[in-house]
Amino acid sequence: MSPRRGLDLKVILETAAEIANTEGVEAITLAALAKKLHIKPPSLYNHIDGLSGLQSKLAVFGLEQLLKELTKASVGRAGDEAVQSLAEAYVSFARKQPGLYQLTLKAPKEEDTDYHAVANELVELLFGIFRAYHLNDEAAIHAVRGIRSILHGYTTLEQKGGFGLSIDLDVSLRFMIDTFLAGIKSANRK
Amino acid sequence: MSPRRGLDLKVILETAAEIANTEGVEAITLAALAKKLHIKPPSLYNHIDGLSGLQSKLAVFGLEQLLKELTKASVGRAGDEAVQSLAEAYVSFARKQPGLYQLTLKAPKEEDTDYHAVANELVELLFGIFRAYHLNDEAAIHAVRGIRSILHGYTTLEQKGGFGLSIDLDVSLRFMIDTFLAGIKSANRK
DNA sequence: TATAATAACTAATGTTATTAGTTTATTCAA
DNA sequence: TTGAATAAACTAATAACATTAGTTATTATA
Repeated sequence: MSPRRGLDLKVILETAAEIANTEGVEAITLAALAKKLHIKPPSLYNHIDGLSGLQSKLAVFGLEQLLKELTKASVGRAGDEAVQSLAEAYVSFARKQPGLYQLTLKAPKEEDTDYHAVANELVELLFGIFRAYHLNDEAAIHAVRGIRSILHGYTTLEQKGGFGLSIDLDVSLRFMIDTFLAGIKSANRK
Repeated sequence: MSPRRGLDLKVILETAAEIANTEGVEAITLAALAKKLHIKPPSLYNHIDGLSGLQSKLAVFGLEQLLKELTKASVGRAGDEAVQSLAEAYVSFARKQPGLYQLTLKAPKEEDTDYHAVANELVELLFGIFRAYHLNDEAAIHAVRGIRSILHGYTTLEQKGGFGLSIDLDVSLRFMIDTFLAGIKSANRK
């Protein structure tokens, strides 16, 4: 145990995520974070490497939580059902934690190995699910890229209010996943 | 003509877009912009309503350019060919103007009628293209939402380096559009 | 109990956005 | 041709913020 136990990194990240979720990503400042933690801004430098270091850590923190939710949603399921369940969990996470979700794509630097480790796990999860469709290696890569694009694109547009109000959003998501999977299966038959 | 002609708003927006494209969206500051324009930061307030006002104007500015490119790419084409051509133009725009593309989704406020006017035109363009698939009204909405999600999601992930390097990106985009359209057609036959 | 390590602190600096008030240039009417 | 009106530039000042340097306080362990 270290001398002079202070703040826990986890508490810092949770507090920052709370700010992001309630006030928006741009509201994350060291000043606001320090105030919430009842310390002075410079003290944060004992735990994080400035604002950009905090953002990097938040990206990993968020990605880990997302991965956990997606894993939970897909275990015990296969094929279309697994994909739909994962998609549902994906948007559910983004709705509950909009700020943290946005942070999961914030400035992933080349050298941030922590980030890429989790990101790879997420991609591997998707590959596993798509194994049920018996695609060749390259097709599987395209399929995984496709589903990631749909999920992220849909999520962002929903968050930004990019879709009109009238027609049910969940139905749209289900439709686009269904359609994409139908396309994969129809190509498979050729 | 106004007394004391100064800077043109178009020049301001072009200069800001250049900063965004070359140094990143977060590099857009009134200080940096003023320096590039050889004026002092407060003078910018004669033309724009602060930093957030600038961002709003840039969102419209970028969306207009994107719409123009997409329109150009889809005239004289129909069906799958029109969609693929539009998709190509979309990512091409985002690659040439990464910063400006990101700005097209920056903080679209409810009351920003300029923004929503252009955004609606873009959606109408897509509806027009999907008319060739003879979908009912609701299915058309889902389809347009789907293609928008794919395009934005793909673009963002490509920009952030979210896809690994090995497999060709353009092929992936073509694959996901193809697959989505195949899904639409297979559902149509039922 | 003393030392070393660590986390908090204060003080200071530089960057930025923004507001208020002033000066300057230019169009247009007298 | 001149002068008033207008609008765009300016200077000066303030507040919020990130960040660094250096100091103080606390606590595990030797």
